[in-house]
Amino acid sequence: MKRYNPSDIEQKWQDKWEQDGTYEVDLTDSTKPKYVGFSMLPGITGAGIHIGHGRTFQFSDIKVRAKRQQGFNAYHPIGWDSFGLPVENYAIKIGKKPREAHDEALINFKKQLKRLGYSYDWSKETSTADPSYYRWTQWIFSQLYKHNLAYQKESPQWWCETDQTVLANEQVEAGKCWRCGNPVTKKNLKQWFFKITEYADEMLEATDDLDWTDMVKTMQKNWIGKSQGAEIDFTVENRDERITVFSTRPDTLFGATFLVLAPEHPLVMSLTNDETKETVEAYVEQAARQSEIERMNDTREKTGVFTGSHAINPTTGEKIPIWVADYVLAGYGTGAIMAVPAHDERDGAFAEKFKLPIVEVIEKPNHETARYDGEGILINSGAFDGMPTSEAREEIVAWLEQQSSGRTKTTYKMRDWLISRQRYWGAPIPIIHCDEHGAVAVPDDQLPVILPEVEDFKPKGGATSVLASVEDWVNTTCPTCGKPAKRETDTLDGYACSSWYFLRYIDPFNDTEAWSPDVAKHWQPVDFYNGADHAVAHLLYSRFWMRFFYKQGWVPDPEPFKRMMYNAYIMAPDGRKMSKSLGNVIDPMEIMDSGYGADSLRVYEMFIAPYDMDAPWDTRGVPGTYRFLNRVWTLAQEYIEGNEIEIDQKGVSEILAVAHKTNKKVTEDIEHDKFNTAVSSMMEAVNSYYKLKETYGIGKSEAWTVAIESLLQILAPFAPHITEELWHEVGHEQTIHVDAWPAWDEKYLVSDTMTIVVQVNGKLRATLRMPKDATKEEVETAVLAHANVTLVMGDKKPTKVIYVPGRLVNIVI
RNA sequence: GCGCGGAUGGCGGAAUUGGUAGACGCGAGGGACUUAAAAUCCCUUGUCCAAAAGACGUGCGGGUUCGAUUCCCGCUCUGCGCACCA
Repeated sequence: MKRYNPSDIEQKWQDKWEQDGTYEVDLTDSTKPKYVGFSMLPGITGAGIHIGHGRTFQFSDIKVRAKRQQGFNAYHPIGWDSFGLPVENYAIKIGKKPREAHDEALINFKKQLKRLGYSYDWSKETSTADPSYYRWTQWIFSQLYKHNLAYQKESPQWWCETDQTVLANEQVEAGKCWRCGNPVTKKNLKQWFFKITEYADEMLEATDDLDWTDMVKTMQKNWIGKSQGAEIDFTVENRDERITVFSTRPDTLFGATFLVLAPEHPLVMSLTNDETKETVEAYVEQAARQSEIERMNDTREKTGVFTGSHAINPTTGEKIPIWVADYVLAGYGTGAIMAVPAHDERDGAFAEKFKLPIVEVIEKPNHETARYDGEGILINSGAFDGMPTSEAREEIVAWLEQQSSGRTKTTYKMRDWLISRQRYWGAPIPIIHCDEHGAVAVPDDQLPVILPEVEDFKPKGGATSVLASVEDWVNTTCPTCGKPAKRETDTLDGYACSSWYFLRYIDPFNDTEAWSPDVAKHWQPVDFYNGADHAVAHLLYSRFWMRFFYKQGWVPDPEPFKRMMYNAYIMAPDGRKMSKSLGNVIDPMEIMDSGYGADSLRVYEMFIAPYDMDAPWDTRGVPGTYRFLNRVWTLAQEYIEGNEIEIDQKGVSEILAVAHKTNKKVTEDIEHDKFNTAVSSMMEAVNSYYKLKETYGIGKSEAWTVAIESLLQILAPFAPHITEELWHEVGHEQTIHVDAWPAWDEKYLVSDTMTIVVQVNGKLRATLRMPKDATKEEVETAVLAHANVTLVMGDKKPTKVIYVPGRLVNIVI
């Protein structure tokens, strides 16, 4: 008998698949239903992938492989996230140019992915740093610009001193840069933005209907952060200015005893007088200097200064002081608040510290002693006294509207997406600045704006990228008037490049359009998408672009990903998250090359835990799945080499029952992303077959043919090499990986007996086999006669007998 | 602080969503084969008790129910996300 040796078969089949184009998809073929699935675009930032990434990529591989076998025109595309900060930083680290560093790293990535046997269509490989790709990224930028969804604005922005670039809100994590982990500060710069807030409400509402992992949906919703409230105008004493604040609690307006402006608020300096000017100036300056981390580490002790001016509370007509404090954020609402110290914890802390008046306007429930921010009945609120807060919210706003000093308002936490980067390695923003015509989009026929080669690409600091010093590139002419003009020197955020790649995947060679809307109509949306990261930024950005494309009629659906599975991490043996920076990664090559091969690793990756649970890596698990595959191998060999045999009716039905049950279970488990139990049920099936072959023998017979062939088919997505090998050995010419999936027939799953669980007072006392058609009376009689039952019951009479048909009898005494 | 998860043997994890807790795998122990080892095959393996019978067992404390890992109330620990968002 031939022995199972992965190295004899894996390379052989990989070569054969490549040669035959087994996984290549004809994108114009509509004779079969389509299925497209893939995992998030891998970023090329280091030596290669570790087993955690491998698991992520494999989820989509299994899904697509199963569909391909089930008769779909199934497409598993692959591409590279090649532009952006991570690649550039990696290049700096290893002392090479980004393109060179990237291309070298890519060699190993591809080697790993190919060795793992993923069913990618390599003929359609895509890279975001390829001019034939970023030409269209730039084109999309121009389209957004034309539709007023891209704009330039000067405002304080997150700045990473280490990476020498601005960052989008989504790329600042707890006050630190997402790449280098160093604290960020704010810098006032003129920057390019995408108006993602335009679709905030639409995206928020669409979120609930997505078939996505709930946690990600929640994170998206929180990030969009919708709150409904009102804008309220406060007049400033002895001045013409008005200060507008945003509040979700207009019902507490009578309790507003002071106003607070963010240090960055434009009116701050004009509200000062000779006495306060210096103090306020110093405070504002100090706030600007502080990084977000420092602000947060202040143990939240409130700081602030009085401006010297007063505003008028529109309800009470009272004079209330205007303060400046950094607990008010410039970027949210109007950058100014009305402080209601009695009913807001932060305002209360501030008022206590600076001895500002506190007026209660909501009656506290009896048990509340602390500051109360809940609902209740209004007090000290003039005509609104006695009104419940929910009603007062509307009534007070209505009253303000009458006075034209307020209006209802919805605010979002999400800010517009800042997309300029002062870095070299990215798609140049396709804009030309002309003295006469301002920012002019580079005409479509002049795209791509090629990123010029430079000797030293490293950031030089300041507010521009190194492109600013490439004079013959920067100096150009205005597309509108032909006069000398200068190119925009910022590059696009790498996240922009990866916000539409799924559309390029379905039309990768199109050189007249980014993609064909007709092709999109067939192939969009993506059926399956997964990843272990980017729960907010990438997904939000992609949804924003997609919504824009949808409004232009370029795609059939406003959502890019029908199904998004957010999978968990593999933890390193040291209990920490596996990561290159911690030096605890495990390279899949090591495991495969130590003799176990790709299939054993693949099966273990799926078997280790449910997809959404972090799983600690245990290297001893791979020999376990190797043993399983070895048992499959042996079983198949015994079948192939066995003689023709006769099996009696009982044996046939037992063998077929296992086969059909397992076919059903594995098919359903894959559909529901329960890959771990799919594997275990195949293990169970093999264990059963081992017992059955002891009893009935194994060899050529109809039942064994069904058992062996269907086992190979359902195992194929998990272990594509061994199953292909055996599939041919049992006599098939065609590959197992296309159009080969077993059906199941429920008639083989029903047994003619049932197992009745016998309980007395809810405690298990016995199990009983009964014919399937036994009546309630027959079952109960048999149960009451059972020795274990009579023993426990003694001479007591049952007060109640509960019968769950076909399942259980519980006797209550 | 707020939001969303999780907690089951020595370990990773199953359990038809209220009906036999611990499937499957790892580890451990025993046996077969072998001169021997590896590989392979078979058996045992939640805890207590010498064993049987039995009792106890799904983070903790209550509750609902004939019956709770599953539902409800109150906690503890832990992972993740957001973090002064008015």
